[in-house]
Amino acid sequence: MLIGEYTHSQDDKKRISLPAKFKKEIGKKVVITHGLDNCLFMFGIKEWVKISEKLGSLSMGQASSRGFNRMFLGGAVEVDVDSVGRILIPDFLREHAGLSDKVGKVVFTGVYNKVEIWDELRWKNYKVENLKHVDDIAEKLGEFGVI
Amino acid sequence: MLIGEYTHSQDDKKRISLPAKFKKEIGKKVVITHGLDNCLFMFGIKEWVKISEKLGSLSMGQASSRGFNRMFLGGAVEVDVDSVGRILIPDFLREHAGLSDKVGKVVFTGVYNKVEIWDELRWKNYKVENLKHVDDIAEKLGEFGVI
DNA sequence: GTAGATAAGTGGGAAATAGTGGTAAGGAAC
DNA sequence: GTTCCTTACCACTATTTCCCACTTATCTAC
Repeated sequence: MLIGEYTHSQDDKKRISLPAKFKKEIGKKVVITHGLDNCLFMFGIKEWVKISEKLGSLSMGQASSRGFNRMFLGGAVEVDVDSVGRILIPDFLREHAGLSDKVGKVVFTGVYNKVEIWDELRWKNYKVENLKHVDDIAEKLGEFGVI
Repeated sequence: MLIGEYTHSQDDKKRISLPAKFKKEIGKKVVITHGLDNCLFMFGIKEWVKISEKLGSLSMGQASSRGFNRMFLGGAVEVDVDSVGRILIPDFLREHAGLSDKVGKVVFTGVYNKVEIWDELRWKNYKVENLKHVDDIAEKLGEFGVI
């Protein structure tokens, strides 16, 4: 299971190290695509196949599913992990996530079967906003038998 | 069942011993994640798997589910217990719980199926506040036929 | 009550690994 | 042919992890 939060820096060649905890599970080849809330989603190949098959089988009748698939499938790239566990994210995806062109910090968040990639600043802001809904969160925790 | 309150110190390498009473029951691998009221939740692996499977099945379509999973799953880490029963809590979780960067005291509280981890000072304050409402709580418990 | 023994908690050092930076080689474009 | 960009490889450093040792506390037997 992919869980946890890790911050890594992007060097001047735009290379970003994957968190060690994710390297083994996610494999040597990953798929990165547009995520929701201005982040990127990263999947291991196996997970990606499952998900893309589901999406591919969606009826294309509705404009909204077409739009979603264009973003989610059309915006996806297969990326190789280099020998020391770094990835190189294409510019159009980096732009979507607001990753700086220069040296900067990137946050990886494991969410069960995928990893989300965030610009550090956006992540911090999102977290603050998110925590304002603590009551909803508590309610959900109750539903799941956590508290 | 995990019950009782124990105070332990965190050394300069940020290692914290688990209370002996919890070690056997909770096992060699635990999961720690964001809790409510600025504490952390710690689960044994078996308990965690139950919970996370439910959470993983949540759709990512709704913003609230995404937010919840980002906090609860993204905020979770699998932590190994070392040979003498200590754990190492990642910085982002330590920050959430207000655990000092330096040597300090940490409180473990067993609450049925999980252990809560508190900064000692926050725990004391919370306890004081909480005791003020004990009468109300007792009344509620009475309603439910507990006491 | 005291002494010994066992377990628990704390501390430090060495080895392994992760993260980052740089260099060189291979291609593509001009 | 030259230059620029990309990719792969190599090397260093800081951090993490693992292991061992010491101190403190608890329990038991005498």
